[in-house]
Amino acid sequence: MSTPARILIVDDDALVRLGLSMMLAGVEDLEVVGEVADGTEVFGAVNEHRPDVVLMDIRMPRMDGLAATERLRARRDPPEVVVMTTFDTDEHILRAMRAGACGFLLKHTPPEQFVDAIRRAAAGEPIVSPSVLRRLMSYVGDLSNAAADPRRERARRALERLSPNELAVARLVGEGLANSEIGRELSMSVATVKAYVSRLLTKLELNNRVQIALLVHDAALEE
Amino acid sequence: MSTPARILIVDDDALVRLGLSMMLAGVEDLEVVGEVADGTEVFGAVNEHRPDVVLMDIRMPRMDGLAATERLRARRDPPEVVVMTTFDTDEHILRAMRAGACGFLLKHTPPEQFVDAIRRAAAGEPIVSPSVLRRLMSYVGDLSNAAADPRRERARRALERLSPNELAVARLVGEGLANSEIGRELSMSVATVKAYVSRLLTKLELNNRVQIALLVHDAALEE
DNA sequence: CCGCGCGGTAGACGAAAGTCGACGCCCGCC
DNA sequence: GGCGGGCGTCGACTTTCGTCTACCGCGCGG
Repeated sequence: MSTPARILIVDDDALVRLGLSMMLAGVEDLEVVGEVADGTEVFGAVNEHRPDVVLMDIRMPRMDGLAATERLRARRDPPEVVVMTTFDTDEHILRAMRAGACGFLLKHTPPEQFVDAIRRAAAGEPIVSPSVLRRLMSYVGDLSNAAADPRRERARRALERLSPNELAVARLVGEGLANSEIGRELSMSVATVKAYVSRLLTKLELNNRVQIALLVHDAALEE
Repeated sequence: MSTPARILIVDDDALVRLGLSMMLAGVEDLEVVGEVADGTEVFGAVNEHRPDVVLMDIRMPRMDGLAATERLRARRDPPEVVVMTTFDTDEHILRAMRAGACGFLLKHTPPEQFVDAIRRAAAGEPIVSPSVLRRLMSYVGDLSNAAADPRRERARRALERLSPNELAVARLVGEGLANSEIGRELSMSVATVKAYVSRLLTKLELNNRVQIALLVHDAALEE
């Protein structure tokens, strides 16, 4: 990068702001272009200084960093936002991701890594501290187990063996509709709906419509 | 770190193995202690060379990298495993995380970052390439939305207003049990179970037991 | 103290759900 | 051509569900 990356520091603690600018002052390809103490001041400062990266504290008076991040990222051509905090609770991390932050750093990260991370952020890379990444990974690991849920797989395969009409009925049973409602919805007599339900029970080896509903939901066929 | 980190390379492509060792040869704190071409050879090589980090290709004949990783991580005192691949499909990333890999690198990552990542892995840090991290973050972002699912919240609050007995009945309805089965399970007459179900329908403002089942499942009260 | 609401129990009874055949249809297969 | 099998349709019959009503005990506020 030819011109240094422009940094805006947002933190209610003057000491932290000072420490941060000191830390970044000695880095040639990073330039601190502004400091503000409050989420509400961010927007004006961004307009004025056009930073590439905003270093955002989470815990601030008036408007917290997450809300500010969200509003910032909603703009056209938003700066990258790196959220900083002292403690890495799952809550914080998740909400920061959702708010659109490109990174999440712990304040006690060693200066060298800290600077490096900001540099990467300026280049558009996503960044997180190692401890955060570890959480992220185990989180995803857990969830991917859920995604590959064998129950869901079995449910899917079972439902794939149904005719379109049978599937339609199964879906509506899964919505909690009564036979009469299903009949109205699909333009068939109650007797026919019952016959479908009955055949579904046989085919899927289930005992009652509740289990059909549960199966349909396990298969996640809502879309 | 005083002694260099010991690296084992696992890749079926001799060219890749060569490239990798060349790349790492010039790095003073990393030492390639072995190379193997197949997942089945990994275990012997690990016993022999005691590497700190295993660089593992995913796509290999005989035993793929994911399976090998899983078995490796199941040992006592396992080496760190960094999974390498050419394409970063979600499938691969997720499965690698689950298999216990501490990192996931794309082969076309710039050498400098590649070396740095391996160094970090040796120090026990989790590592992923930027593009993978981006996916991970958006993935988690999506999922955290799901976790905060308003449906689930409403479902929870609704179920919290129930007495223990009512909840027990609701749960069993949620399992797809018939009234007679619920009665047997909770030692009450079918008539009583019906009365409970009926009261549940009133309290929860629902029309039939299927909807109770769906509500219970939305609240994720399985545990 | 007494009425009242609420949780737990249960029987009676009408209304759904589910079963069993039955019939027609279309398609593939001797 | 005939025959079986899957699908869609339905009515009659049985079983289960859900409502209504009723009674008891308990705790709480007038």
